[in-house]
Amino acid sequence: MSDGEDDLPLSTRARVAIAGNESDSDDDVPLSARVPGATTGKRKNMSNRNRPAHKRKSSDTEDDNSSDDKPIGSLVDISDRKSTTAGGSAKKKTKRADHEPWRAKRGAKQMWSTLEHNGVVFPPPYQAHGIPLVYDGHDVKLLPHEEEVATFFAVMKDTDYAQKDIFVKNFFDGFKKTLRGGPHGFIKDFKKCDFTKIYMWNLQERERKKSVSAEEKRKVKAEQAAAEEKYCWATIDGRRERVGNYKVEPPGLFRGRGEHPKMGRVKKRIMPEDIIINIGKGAKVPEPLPGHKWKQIIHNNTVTWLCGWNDTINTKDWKYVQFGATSSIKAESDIQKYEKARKLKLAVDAIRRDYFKKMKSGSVLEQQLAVTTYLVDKLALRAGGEKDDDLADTVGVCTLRVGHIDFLPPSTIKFDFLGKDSIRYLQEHEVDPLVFHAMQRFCKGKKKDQDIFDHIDPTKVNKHLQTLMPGLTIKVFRTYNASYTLNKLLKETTPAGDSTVPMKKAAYDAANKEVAVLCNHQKGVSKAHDAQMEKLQDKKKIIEKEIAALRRDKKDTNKAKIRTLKERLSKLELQMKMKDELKSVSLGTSKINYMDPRITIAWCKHNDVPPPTVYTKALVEKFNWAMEVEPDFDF
DNA sequence: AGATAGACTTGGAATAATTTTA
DNA sequence: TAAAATTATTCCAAGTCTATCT
Repeated sequence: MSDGEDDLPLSTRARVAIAGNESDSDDDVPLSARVPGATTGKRKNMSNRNRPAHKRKSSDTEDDNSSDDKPIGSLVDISDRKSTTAGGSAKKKTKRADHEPWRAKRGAKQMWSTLEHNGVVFPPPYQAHGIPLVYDGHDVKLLPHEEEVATFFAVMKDTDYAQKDIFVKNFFDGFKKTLRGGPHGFIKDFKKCDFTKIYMWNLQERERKKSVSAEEKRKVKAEQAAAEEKYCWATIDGRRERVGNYKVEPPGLFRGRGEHPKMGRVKKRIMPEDIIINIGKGAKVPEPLPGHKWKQIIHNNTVTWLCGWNDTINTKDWKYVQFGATSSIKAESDIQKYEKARKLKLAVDAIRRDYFKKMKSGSVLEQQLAVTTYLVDKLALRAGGEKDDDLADTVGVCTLRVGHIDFLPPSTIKFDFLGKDSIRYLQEHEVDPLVFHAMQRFCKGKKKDQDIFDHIDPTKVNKHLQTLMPGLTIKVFRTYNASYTLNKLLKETTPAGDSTVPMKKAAYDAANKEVAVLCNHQKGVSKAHDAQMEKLQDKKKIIEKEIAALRRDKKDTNKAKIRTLKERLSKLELQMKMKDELKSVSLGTSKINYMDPRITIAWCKHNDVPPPTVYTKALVEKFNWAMEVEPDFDF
């Protein structure tokens, strides 16, 4: 940790448009692409994305919207669904007809003995507004379920999504499917569609909602809260605890991140027939919507979710209703997470010795294990699992390709790739010469689109890590790194005891920022940022002028005035500096997920800073389990 | 041995609420 | 006191990783 590499990187955020990649936007994966074993064998010798299509890993579920002729928004019939998946794809035979998670895994740990809850809240049914779509110059009044889809799109006119070809194409395919067979099937040309009337209606509607009196707003909100109250809670082993996402996701257009090939697809409305209820035996089963039935009722006490349904976009994914962040079940796993990271702190020296040894003398496989472990340790990179090609092309350490790095002799490596959520990782790091040369060897003779670490994957790295420390996986290094860094920085940089709470808070935020940069947690620069900075700049100039003026007529009485102005000036300058430095850094993610709250709370106690200074109300509740920590807690 | 279903954590954007500023 | 700026919360997408299947 002593290396000075942390201050090199100037991480820059950019949503990189991957030019020329829209070509493969067709969503029906040709059957011929599903060559059995296509991804086996030497699969990692070539990068996934740039591997010829027939060799790519690809989804083998009979996919989504495109193969489903039902009008969107219609009720999904489960018997039909089952048969589609089970019979539809010639080679997905077996009993596991549909992916249905009702069976407990064999040795799985029991998570509860009794579980009661009230199911989910459904979004309100669609209410037609009757505003027409203009097609080829003529008003077309759509049927409600058609209008619903048109409105999804119309209201997004101002977003970046609506400017993307893939998004528009996917939406329009879905829209046409909705219209197919109905009275408006003649709508086939996107260029002839004018959604402006619906768009304008929506603007008005927003205005109207805004102009409702505060009193009225409060009333409506309170009523809704009262109606939802019972869904917010579940009882597990007799404890009443908060539920997290008890609301069913409403239908809409899928908003994938980065260059997601499915962005703009219509997300269908989820009905009770889609939802599996997981609940204690003998507990009262919640009522589905009137006239509807749940897909299934199960009693699996080896998992902690309450309700679940298949995602309609990525059809093999599941959505779950889980307990909330303040629940004991989440607190317990949070504690385990940080305790594991603390164990890593004790084991890390041996791990470092091990990877340097393997880099020098091991087989290529061992060398790759060693180098990836080094990168995970020093740079806190993510694992990087193999991805289907119907997802955005993002990578982690195991999926890094030759084109993602540059060698800057003597021993600096420049990384430039898209990580989770298509956030760009652009950093230069000086690495150990052994690492530098090993990576040069791995890249030698390979093309830009080939994997650097062609002998390994996250499973293998994790297996290896577990030989060094029980339970150790790649992601633990991120937790460890983040918490370790916060712990260290707070010790070094917290101002002396007599300084003010805001000064201490500034030191905390600065440490938090270092952690965020380490983890590459970014946010989009606010659209108004530049204008805001200019405004502050103007303010600064005004103060400077005032000071200059006061100086010119040298009255004694001016001295005090100048002093206060100077104070204001330096405060403003600091504010400007922070604002600019943090414009693209997101502090929240590390606070919520990576930095052991006991470090923060101990620091608060030690420095007489009330926890709400650094934690929001929600975080104080989430980290309730850490509140009793000793003031001298050391990570 | 490799693929992947399943379940859980992590992540930025969007939206809502609150505070500050003009 | 309204608009602007800031901060908090909600939303749901996108990762990780294990157990199970083939």
